[in-house]
Amino acid sequence: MGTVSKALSLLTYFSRSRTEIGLTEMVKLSGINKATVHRLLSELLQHGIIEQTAEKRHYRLGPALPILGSLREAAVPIREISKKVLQLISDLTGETSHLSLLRNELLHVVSFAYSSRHGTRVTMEDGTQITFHSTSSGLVVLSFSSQDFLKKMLSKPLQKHTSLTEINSKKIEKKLLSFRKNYLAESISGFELDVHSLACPIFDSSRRCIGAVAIAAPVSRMDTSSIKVTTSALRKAAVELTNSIGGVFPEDFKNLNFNE
Amino acid sequence: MGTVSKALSLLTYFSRSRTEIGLTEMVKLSGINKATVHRLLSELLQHGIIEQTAEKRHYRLGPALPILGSLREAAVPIREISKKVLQLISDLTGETSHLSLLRNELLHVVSFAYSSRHGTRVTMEDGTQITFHSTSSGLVVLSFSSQDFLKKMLSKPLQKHTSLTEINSKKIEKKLLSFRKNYLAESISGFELDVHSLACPIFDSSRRCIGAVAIAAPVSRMDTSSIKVTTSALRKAAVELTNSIGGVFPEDFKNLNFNE
DNA sequence: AATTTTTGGTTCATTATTTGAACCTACGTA
DNA sequence: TACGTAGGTTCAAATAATGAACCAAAAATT
Repeated sequence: MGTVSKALSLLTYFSRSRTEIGLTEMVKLSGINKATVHRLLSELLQHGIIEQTAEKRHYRLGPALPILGSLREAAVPIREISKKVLQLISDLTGETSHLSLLRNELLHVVSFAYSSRHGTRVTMEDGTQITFHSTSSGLVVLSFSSQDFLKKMLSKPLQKHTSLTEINSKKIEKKLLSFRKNYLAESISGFELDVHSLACPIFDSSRRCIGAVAIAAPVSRMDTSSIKVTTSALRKAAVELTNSIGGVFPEDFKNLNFNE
Repeated sequence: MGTVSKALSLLTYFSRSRTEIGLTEMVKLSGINKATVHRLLSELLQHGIIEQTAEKRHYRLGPALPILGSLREAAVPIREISKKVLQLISDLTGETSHLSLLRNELLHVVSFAYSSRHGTRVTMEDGTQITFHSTSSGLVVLSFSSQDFLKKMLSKPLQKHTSLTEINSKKIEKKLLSFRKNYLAESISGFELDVHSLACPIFDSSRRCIGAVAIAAPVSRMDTSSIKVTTSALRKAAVELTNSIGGVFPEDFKNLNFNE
């Protein structure tokens, strides 16, 4: 691993639940020597990629990131484009939709939309991390991943978020086969007891699955007819979103007939 | 310069007007050897900091940046916080306000707010780069910068954006003295003929000036009385914003009396 | 259609930077 | 006061970065 990669890998330890990391903590997390970590952090610091808190001298993500992020958005307005598509399917289905993309072996919510049809809704936040085994987005991405990646993700300890979270990797793998065949994954109460979600895959320019569009609804509202509406909306949105980010949907998709 | 810094420095060549950069072009821009640039870009590529276009294999800012940017925002919600403060002073003054921060020796708009009082307004965009010599924000930052930085910025060729842009560095330096004394810079028609702007400095935790809050209005609306209102609103906002980003306003500011 | 130029990308011996065990200093705690 | 832990530093040894020359392929030019 090159020095640059090592430095950038340090950024992956920051998350919504861990916004500040001390030097020693970072050493433990990364397994890299303290002097090295310190030097890498110093370089990132110089460029505003991270910054240091005044009190405890802990590190956190820096001011350059929102600026670079908005420059990226200006160059490739995925968020903007996807917001439109997402709003459409949220309006159509009456439920919360979201787009999530892979980054560094983790899925992140990139964009989302709400519907105002119902008084209750599944809430969402930009940048949130998504687990692979307990959400429809995660599952559909896994179903299109390499065996290596799949094994890696399923061999980690799988957290039981609810009483209904499936954590048996054999059983999960079995489900993935049909998810892949249908270009659609489902998760009922896997992450939160009251949430039922459906997801379709998103592909990049080399036909690799790099994310998912999903719709999440309260369990009680996901009946047979809304599942039908949701599924067809998601399939269309997935193709549209894949195209809009310069990706290519697999050839065979067009020839499939999903009248299950 | 360390390898990490070298890699990160490549990111500075991307801007709103140059969203894609080829390998050879990047070599020219950075003055670094081609093999090195290629390796650095490859490492950034791996982490999604940049990505490559399918057609021309050019490089552009990557999908990790908006994700990291929103994580940063979640950890230190400058944009969110500043939007409130900015909206307040925009409502009060009836004009467009914005917050800009230094990154890599460049000023960028981080957040802004409009007022709906008038039919015309100065328009703004997140991430826009701001020049030092022709805007009030740039000038106020210069007035609080080190001599080194000042010389460096003023020795570059200064673009004459309008017929009234001051490009005589001696004259600019003279003005900076009073700007610093007053914690307030002014620019009339320096960047656009019809824009009059005022700016106050923002400081970080080590009392270094890292940006500015500014109000920009059509020249015709900036009369003596609105300048008074604007100035006092900006001074308050600057202290508030400085505090909200964990910065410290210089001690002497409190003791000053600005009844000019 | 043939040729030249320019592009993105690679190779590998030389060179310079990164690395890490041990060390330092400051602060909080028992 | 003694102890543990924090962030940060040192410097010889180890390793990774570097760059001139080189490819292959796509544009541009003839």
